[in-house]
Amino acid sequence: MPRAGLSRRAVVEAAAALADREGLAAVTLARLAADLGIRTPSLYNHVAGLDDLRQELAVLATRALADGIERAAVGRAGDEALTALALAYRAFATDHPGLYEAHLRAPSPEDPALARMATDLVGIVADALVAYGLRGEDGIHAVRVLRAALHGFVALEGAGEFRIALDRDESFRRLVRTLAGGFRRQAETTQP
Amino acid sequence: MPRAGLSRRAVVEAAAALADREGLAAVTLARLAADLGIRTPSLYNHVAGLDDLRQELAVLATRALADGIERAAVGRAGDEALTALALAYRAFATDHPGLYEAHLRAPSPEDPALARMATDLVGIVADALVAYGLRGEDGIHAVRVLRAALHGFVALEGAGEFRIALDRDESFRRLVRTLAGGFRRQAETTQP
DNA sequence: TAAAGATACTAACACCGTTAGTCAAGCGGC
DNA sequence: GCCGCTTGACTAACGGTGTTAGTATCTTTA
Repeated sequence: MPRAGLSRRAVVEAAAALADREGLAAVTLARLAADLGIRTPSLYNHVAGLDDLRQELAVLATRALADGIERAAVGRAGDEALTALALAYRAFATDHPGLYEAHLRAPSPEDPALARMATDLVGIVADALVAYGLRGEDGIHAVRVLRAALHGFVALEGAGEFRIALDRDESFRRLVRTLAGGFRRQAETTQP
Repeated sequence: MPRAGLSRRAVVEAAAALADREGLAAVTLARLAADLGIRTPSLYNHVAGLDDLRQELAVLATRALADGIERAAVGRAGDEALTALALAYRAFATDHPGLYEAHLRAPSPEDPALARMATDLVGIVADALVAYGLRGEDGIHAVRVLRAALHGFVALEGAGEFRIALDRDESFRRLVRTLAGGFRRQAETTQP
């Protein structure tokens, strides 16, 4: 029995690659073990089971998504920051469909490690909105609105729901434009 | 072996009830058969397998969602229609979480029966937007924007993503207000 | 070098969906 | 009213899944 030289990290990363390649549903312990060249029960030396793996995948995915949009938004402000963040969000979902799906499918959403990553994500989005004067509760509402719109778009797009032959990039631009206009107007009306 | 007096329709409706009660993931042939008081293989007399059942569930769900929002929007126009539609959309997702989840998880999204229901759904949403002057391609883009925002909100809400103790109803109202404002503005700028 | 720990293995179990083959209930035609 | 065909239930069996227990071997540590 030669050792495969695995680690918890290597297992999770192999699962992430498999998820992005063939979909999150393809991430089964049997398939993952086959990819790694070991038998299924050997995975239990690195991971406590399928749920543990999925949880770790959710953490990895949330961190990767947060990193992606942070890199895009840093150094920008206002509409420019919002647009860059939105494009990066959609790019992550397109480039990493398995990870993107995993980031909302944690078996234990209350897990502290995941909650911390989720808080970071919310913070990054919130930072991009302070230029609109949206802080405090207004900021949280706005983060929810923005996240909802972005997630909805990429989720429907990923599910193949935009079947009509009409440029989806243009639809996305209009979505962002609509949100930007709404945020600007709301900032004006609440703080005249 | 007494007959249970089942039918394809009864099986699908039992699956829908189970999905709403315990989540779509709980809808397994074994569990469904137990609920109906029969053995698992007997389900194959009514349904061609799990995929067939899921497909039928998606069709049922899409029809129910379309009916729900149509009932809410009929007889109204403008912001009133948009608001009623949005509230009905969210109410359906809240009252029927399993069905709502199923409506985007069809094994064969290209299936004609499902495609027809999906077209109906898009048409109902589009009708609610003509009052904003959004027709043709503008209308399709707007339908995508609206669906994305609504789906994203209820999906994140259903995934337990809005954890901060801040009124989600108010967040939803702001989402709808933002969209309404964006649609009104876009209608003005494209057709001065 | 010997002990200890980590890592892979085989064997076995329960659950899932699925297929094949069987058998009785219930309906229509004579 | 009887016969036969269709319908709808069943049992048995197979392959796939995740999981646990127990075992052997490699690698590191004392």
